[in-house]
Amino acid sequence: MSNHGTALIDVAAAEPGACCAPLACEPLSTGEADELAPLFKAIADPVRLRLLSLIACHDGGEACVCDLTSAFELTAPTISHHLKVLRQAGLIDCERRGTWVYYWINPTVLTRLSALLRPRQAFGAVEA
Amino acid sequence: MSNHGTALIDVAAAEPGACCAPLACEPLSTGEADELAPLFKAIADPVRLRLLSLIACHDGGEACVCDLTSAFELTAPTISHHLKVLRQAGLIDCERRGTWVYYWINPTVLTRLSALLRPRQAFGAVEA
DNA sequence: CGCCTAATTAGACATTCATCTAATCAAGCG
DNA sequence: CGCTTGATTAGATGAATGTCTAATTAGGCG
Repeated sequence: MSNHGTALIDVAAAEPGACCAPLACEPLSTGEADELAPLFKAIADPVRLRLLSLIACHDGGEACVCDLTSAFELTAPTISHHLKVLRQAGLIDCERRGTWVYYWINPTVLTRLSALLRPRQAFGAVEA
Repeated sequence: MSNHGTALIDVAAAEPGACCAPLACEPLSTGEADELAPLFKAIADPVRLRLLSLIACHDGGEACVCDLTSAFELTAPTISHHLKVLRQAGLIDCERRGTWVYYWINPTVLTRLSALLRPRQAFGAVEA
């Protein structure tokens, strides 16, 4: 299950010290922007934001699709679609175990996006 | 100029201790997700990501529209449209000074988004 | 005033996207 | 095997979005 998807971007590996290259340090290249925009697009939806949060907060760090679906007033195919978007962006991964499919967060990508948005002055309290 | 726009969301003021409520701590409410998604949608575009970065990196922390427009192979109205999206999301603000209009970053909103995406384990090195 | 440049607004158009229903795939169980 | 439940895929549809051209607003200058 975790390998049937199209892993579009290997963003996590691209920037090992992602904390050192925020948006405000040097202008983003066209290539970087083209690579990052789809990741933000993947989380730029209220349903997907909640899915991400539900998965991240769930016991054991993973959640079953049936648990996720029941948290929304949307059909199962719609939830499945949103999970696919998140998975293709590399934000989550999944595995089938018997009847159920479980999803968990890939923290590396989230960390990279978080670091990108952090303003420069946030580094102020380094020696505190 | 900074007041002719529609200030849709006052996100910055909503969550003073935004650093303490990342996505992975407790499930996002529907309301929070509906409020946050438009902010991510605003930055989920390669042109707007580069605009944000160009503004943030520019000398003095602000940039003229003409400087920004010349960095893209897009028409002025298109750049103006993207700037408006960013401004309505509260990510940037602007002021007209004579002939030119200058834009700068509102770091509060970016900081909030950054904190939201930070995974829990990023807090590990607190006492270092 | 009249003209020029900077920037935004208005409106059109093609593309992308979120959602649904219907159909299909996967696994367990009688 | 046939049925049931969980999950995804396929395809359709209405709404949102990015881009452009044309028109408009705003300010400076001869």
